[in-house]
Amino acid sequence: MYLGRAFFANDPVTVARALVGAVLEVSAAGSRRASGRIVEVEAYGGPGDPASHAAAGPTPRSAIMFGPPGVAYVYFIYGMHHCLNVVTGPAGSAGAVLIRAIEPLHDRVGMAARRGLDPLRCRDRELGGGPGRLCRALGIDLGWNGLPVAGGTRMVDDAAGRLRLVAAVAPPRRLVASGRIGVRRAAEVPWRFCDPDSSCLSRPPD
DNA sequence: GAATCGATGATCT
DNA sequence: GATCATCGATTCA
Repeated sequence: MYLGRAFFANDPVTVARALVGAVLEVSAAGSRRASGRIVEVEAYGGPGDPASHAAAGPTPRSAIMFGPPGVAYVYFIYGMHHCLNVVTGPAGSAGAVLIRAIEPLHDRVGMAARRGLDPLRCRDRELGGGPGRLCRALGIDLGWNGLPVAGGTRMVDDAAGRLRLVAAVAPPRRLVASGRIGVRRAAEVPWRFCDPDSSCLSRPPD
């Protein structure tokens, strides 16, 4: 079933844990529907979380994390990569979950094309193993920022595309929590969650 | 296989 | 002006 507003209204850690094993589905005008099984995520909190973009309170970029849950938060980093998050609750707080890795399901060929790779030669990890990689493979950029993710939302007319999440049919056999990758502050907070049995992780579990 | 490093621009101080 | 929730190429083994 498509995950709805009530689900995303949970706190970021709850949402993050439940998203491992869920399916990310992406529809963009002019291309096939692509999807992938989420195998790695990270939770980010509000002003109480020093590693979060929301740490300093609302700014033009982070304001969306303080708004209603169930929308996409996409940002541009290191001058060349995009990262996809989903804004979470609970109401009155700020939070988001970063999608860090997926295993390609539908339209693996299209994903490879957008990554500039040979679909017959490349490994799944090259397509979905990393936040920048998966955004590139799925064609997600800043134009997707703010789009609704919760199920039942209509395709907005001038939207870049549509994002939806399908609840995990079965939870992963194992779920490993560890420190978030690439952050300096609060590096010890174990808010990275992954399925250690996946071959598509951005980095091995600790 | 592991370690290192440069690319490249938005964001915030 | 420094930092950055990254990636791929390069180097050395």
